[in-house]
Amino acid sequence: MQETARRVTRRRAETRARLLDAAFGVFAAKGFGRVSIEEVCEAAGYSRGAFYSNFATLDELFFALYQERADLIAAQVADALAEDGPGLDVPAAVDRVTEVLLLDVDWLLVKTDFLVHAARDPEVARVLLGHRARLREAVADRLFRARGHTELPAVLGDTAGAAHAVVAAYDGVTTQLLLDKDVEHARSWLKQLLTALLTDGGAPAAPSTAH
Amino acid sequence: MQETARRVTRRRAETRARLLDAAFGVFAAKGFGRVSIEEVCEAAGYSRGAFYSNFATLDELFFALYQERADLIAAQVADALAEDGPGLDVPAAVDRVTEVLLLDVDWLLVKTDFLVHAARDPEVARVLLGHRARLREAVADRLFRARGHTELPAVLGDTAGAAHAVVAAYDGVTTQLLLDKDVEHARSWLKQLLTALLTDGGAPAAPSTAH
DNA sequence: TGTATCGGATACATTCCTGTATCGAACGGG
DNA sequence: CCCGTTCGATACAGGAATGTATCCGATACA
Repeated sequence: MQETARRVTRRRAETRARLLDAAFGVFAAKGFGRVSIEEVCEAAGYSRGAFYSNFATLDELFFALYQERADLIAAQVADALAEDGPGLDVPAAVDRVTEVLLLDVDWLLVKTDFLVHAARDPEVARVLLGHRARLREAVADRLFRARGHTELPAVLGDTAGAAHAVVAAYDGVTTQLLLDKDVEHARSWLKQLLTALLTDGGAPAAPSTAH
Repeated sequence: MQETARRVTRRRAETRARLLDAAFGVFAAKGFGRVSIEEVCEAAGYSRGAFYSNFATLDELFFALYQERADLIAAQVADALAEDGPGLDVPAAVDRVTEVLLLDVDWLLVKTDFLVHAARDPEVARVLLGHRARLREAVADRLFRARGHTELPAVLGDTAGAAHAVVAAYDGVTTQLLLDKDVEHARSWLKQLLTALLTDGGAPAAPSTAH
């Protein structure tokens, strides 16, 4: 990629970061498809020269933006999963993970934009699938460590299957959240769903969530 | 809307339908955000004059397109739910519904485009939420009719809560399907998920779905 | 069949955005 | 402290898409 090793890197990194931050805001507000390069630059306080010096195309910026934030979230999730001792207490882990995953609606907006983007570009889709796979593995590991303490319903298969279900529940709740923008409701609903999926039926009934 | 009652309506309806059909194809292929009015017209075999004679903006067309197809799908789902007798056999209904919902990846692509569109326009979001609510109610009715034959896990609350869970599972599986484009896998996975959600744990384990 | 209206095509002006080329200023190394 | 390099701003040309205004052929109705 880089023919000659960069000499100056401080200012460059700064503007790159500013551009990415600004792009996040603009993408969240208007949607990737309706954003022009100029808008991003204006929001960041730069001219288009700065953009073209750092990225070749808006797709490239979007890709970098997604990767940056997704890695960040992944790390937070990993933390939330690792926080307590080696074994038990799946419900508490569920709570913490739910908190992290449904923190920022703007991020969910951008993430979904990226999903529809990836759905039409196999190259991008591969990366997104990779991210999701890593997330699933983290969850599966956690569930595996909790085996014996908490029994999983047999329908889901092994811990990998259960992790798959967790991610699907997350995605499903996200969809609803994008429409009603009710984060609190989404959180409690996700917890409820995960409880239903990960336990063998026994938990106490939660209040109806008619909406 | 219409100041004077339309006199000519045959040709008009025809071109309108052709435009909508063409738009569906183009949207599915390139994504709503990257499609121009011209492209739609070209695909439909019309000029832009025809477009502006039928729609004010591309958003309006998209809206009409979504509504048309969503109503169609809703009817199919209703059929699939009503197909057997008054009571029992939830698994069979699950199979039929799964078949209908995950029939056409192109539709899922367009539908997701519409989701991100609605997520930024409260007016549109309201309509989409309405569609989803109706779908949920149909499912809830069906589950209600099957009560006594099939016990639902208590964690989900009443049948409305269970219907909510069904839709969430559908959305979650859709997300994955958009990335890996594996319809068969998505179908079996959705069935598995719904089984896990709607039964009280007892069903036989399915093979692991590592992917 | 005649005719008034409608539907769609064409042409045009305009706006917006992109990409490149060039320039001046900031920066880091010597 | 000076100089070569790099970063970002500015200016420019080209292209693309939009919306409108106008025109002609098609259609429904008497």
